[in-house]
Amino acid sequence: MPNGYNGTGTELLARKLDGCVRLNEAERAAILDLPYTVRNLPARHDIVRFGDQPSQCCLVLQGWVSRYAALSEGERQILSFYIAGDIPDLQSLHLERMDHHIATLTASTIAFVAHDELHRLFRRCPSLIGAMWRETLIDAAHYRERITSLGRRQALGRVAHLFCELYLRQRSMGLTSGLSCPMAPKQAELADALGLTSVHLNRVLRTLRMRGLVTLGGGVLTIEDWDELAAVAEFDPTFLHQTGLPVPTHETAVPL
Amino acid sequence: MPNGYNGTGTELLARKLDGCVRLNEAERAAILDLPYTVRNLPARHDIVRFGDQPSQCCLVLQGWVSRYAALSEGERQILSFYIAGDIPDLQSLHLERMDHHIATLTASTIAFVAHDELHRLFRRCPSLIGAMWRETLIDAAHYRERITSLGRRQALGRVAHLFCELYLRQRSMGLTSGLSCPMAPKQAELADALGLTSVHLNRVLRTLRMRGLVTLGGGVLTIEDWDELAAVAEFDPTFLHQTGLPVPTHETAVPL
DNA sequence: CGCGGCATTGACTGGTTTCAATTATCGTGG
DNA sequence: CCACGATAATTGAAACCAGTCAATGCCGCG
Repeated sequence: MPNGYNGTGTELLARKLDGCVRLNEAERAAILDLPYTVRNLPARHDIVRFGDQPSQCCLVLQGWVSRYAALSEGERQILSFYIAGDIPDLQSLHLERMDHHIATLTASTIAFVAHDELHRLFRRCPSLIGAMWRETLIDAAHYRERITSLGRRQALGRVAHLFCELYLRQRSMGLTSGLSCPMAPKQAELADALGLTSVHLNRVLRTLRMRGLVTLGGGVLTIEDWDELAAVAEFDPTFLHQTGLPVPTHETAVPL
Repeated sequence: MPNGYNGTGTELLARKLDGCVRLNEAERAAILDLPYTVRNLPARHDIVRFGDQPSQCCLVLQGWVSRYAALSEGERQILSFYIAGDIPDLQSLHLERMDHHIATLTASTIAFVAHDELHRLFRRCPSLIGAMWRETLIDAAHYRERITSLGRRQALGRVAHLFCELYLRQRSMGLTSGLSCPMAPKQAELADALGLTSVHLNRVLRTLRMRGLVTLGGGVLTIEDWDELAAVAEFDPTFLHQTGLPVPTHETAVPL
């Protein structure tokens, strides 16, 4: 299973943005020039907290990161998961105050880029604003799909849908291997993202396993039957706004 | 109850953007110069549909608009409500293909601005990009809060939370009157937004009424006890990213 | 007056939570 | 190599919140 990323942070960023908006040489160079700092953070470490007024954005180089809201009584709702190439708090560029938390799920490598540097980049290459803006819009598209899941699907469909999403997102970053991919979140964390209890999620996983749709264990998700899984999830990949890549089949899902 | 908006579309847009980013005269003039067309649309009319590739954005001048996802079997999930001053599909500026629908809830007046014109505006006044980008980020913040509601609050809290949100959003546009505000969505539509059935929503409304928190009827929501309502909702207005306005009390909630 | 849309209520069902207990799994140190 | 503790996964039984189905009431309107 591919894991980790060996290039520099700006290379990863350039690769990510290149995925949707074709970069020219000047843009690519400007991105590669961005100054940034890298930190290795342990698991379950808050990167940004509710109420903070960040002066930098973070880019996930390696590991899993979650965005979550904390409610009273220690409950939490995980709003989204982020993997290598994602920029969880781009929004802090224009929203002063954090209304939620961002934390590592696993030990992770995070690159930090100052807002000032990004604004400078935007002045040099105004066309990159659109690319970044687009990233935040895709984030919002993921939120919308989660709302639909929580509002109108029951547990089985919710879990199936999240698995489809996380598999395809990792696939587009070359992190999958056949129909398997890393799945770092524990059952309790998946439950917190899906609006379920870990007890019930566990039962749903058993159902999915017994029906021959997916197996989850040891931090690895394996999709046994994509078509059935997608059917249970009523999954339509449109909301991912990924360019090109076809939906996986046994032929297409082999390592890239 | 204030209802409707009498100025021009661009005036409303300028007023909206002025709320967060102070506009200078050039910016204001550029906005007021934007060419746009106005359409009066009947209730329950799709403005943009799943799969469309819009070449214009729409601005709500008057009425209620909803964003929704359609599932199989005629089910739908309403993702968000929009009122005067909101720009529901700003996202289409950078996401080619619609992954959901936008439709009027009530008879509405909608202004349409071509993407090209917005891009021209951005070239003239690059500082306005941030203001618009920010609008989409606030939209995303609303989504996040909805996810939290659907995932971790039960019906009573969900309903209370939505009422708090819609009241404050309308208040910031001067559409409230004391602790009352328009509430155009029918019970079935509120239920579709909250992941409930209309039957259960109806029971929740009765509970809220009997507890003396809110009354809903005739398209008007009246908040009887803000503090208690906010407590039931665990409402924290941070996510609205509104500037200035204090949370209402019996003193502050009088007509502006 | 009768019709259609919307709100309301009752009885019953069922998906999910809650509480509690048991069983893997894994890293660590003796 | 095994004992140990901590974390995570799994299972059972009972309670409950919300959904489903079905019927009634309300009200404006042609």
